[in-house]
Amino acid sequence: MNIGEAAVATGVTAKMIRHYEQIGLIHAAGRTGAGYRVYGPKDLSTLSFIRRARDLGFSIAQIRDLLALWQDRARASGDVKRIAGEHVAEMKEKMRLLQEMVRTLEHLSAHCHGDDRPDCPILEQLATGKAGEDCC
Amino acid sequence: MNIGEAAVATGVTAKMIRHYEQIGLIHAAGRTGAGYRVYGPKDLSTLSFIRRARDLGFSIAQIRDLLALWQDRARASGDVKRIAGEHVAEMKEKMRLLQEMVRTLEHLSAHCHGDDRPDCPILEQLATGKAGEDCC
DNA sequence: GCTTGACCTTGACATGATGGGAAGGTGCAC
DNA sequence: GTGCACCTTCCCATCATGTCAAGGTCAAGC
Repeated sequence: MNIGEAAVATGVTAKMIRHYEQIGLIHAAGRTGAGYRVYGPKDLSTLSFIRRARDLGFSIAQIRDLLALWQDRARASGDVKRIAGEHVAEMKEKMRLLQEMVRTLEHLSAHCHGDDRPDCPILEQLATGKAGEDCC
Repeated sequence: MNIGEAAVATGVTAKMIRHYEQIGLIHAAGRTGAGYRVYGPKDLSTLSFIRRARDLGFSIAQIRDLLALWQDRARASGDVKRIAGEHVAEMKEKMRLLQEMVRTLEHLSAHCHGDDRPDCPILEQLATGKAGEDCC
């Protein structure tokens, strides 16, 4: 199987497959006489695993660990759960920060006329760091 | 005022001030005879404006637009509100995606023993794309 | 005057995950 | 034997920020 076919089959672009090989996330693929990379069922499984992990937001470093655990028959599921838990905590923290920014910005927007006039509490906040005087 | 003092005063690192100058986000600062950058009150206001906008998660491109509007006395507040609204929408979309990943992962984690045994629905999902058979 | 240390200058390189493109070789169908 | 789709490697770009290095400048103390 060529890299293009593997890409279609797994949903990982050919570009990224080469990249993952280069950074050592996956083993170097076999080659044809002409130098084309060749992929078998096992390789496709690994690539699909990586794509699903990426879809769940895991970083490359985390995926590296997950792959190692996956291929370790003597693994402890607690290790997997810990990695997942850390990742969930990171994502929740990101959500919290986003939520905070959204809340501030929506509050400012609510007090902005949003018409042709130049007065704007959003710019005022950015310029002075203070909310408008007539604000709740 | 030197770049270091300006950095402390505005909360923007000296490195980033130089960077913002290089990409044209701020005007090139004045220089002393020895080539040191010099900052006045107006420059500090601009840098503080940028820092607050960054704190609210605006991208450099958006800040560029906000700065232009800020310095435009004939601006329409609707333009500012539109930029803010787009940014809020982007952040909400990011939150939605994060929430989805968190939900999936928490669901899988809930069914993982997390002990010394190797069985793990998290790895199983990553490997096969399917949830366990005994799953709700 | 000379040293020292804190600060400034520019420049290059790194992050993380991915995309884009150029220049050239390969495989296959017509 | 030609054309096209695919493959190869290599380089550059993103985005905002950090780190490091080599060298210039300033002010204070001796």
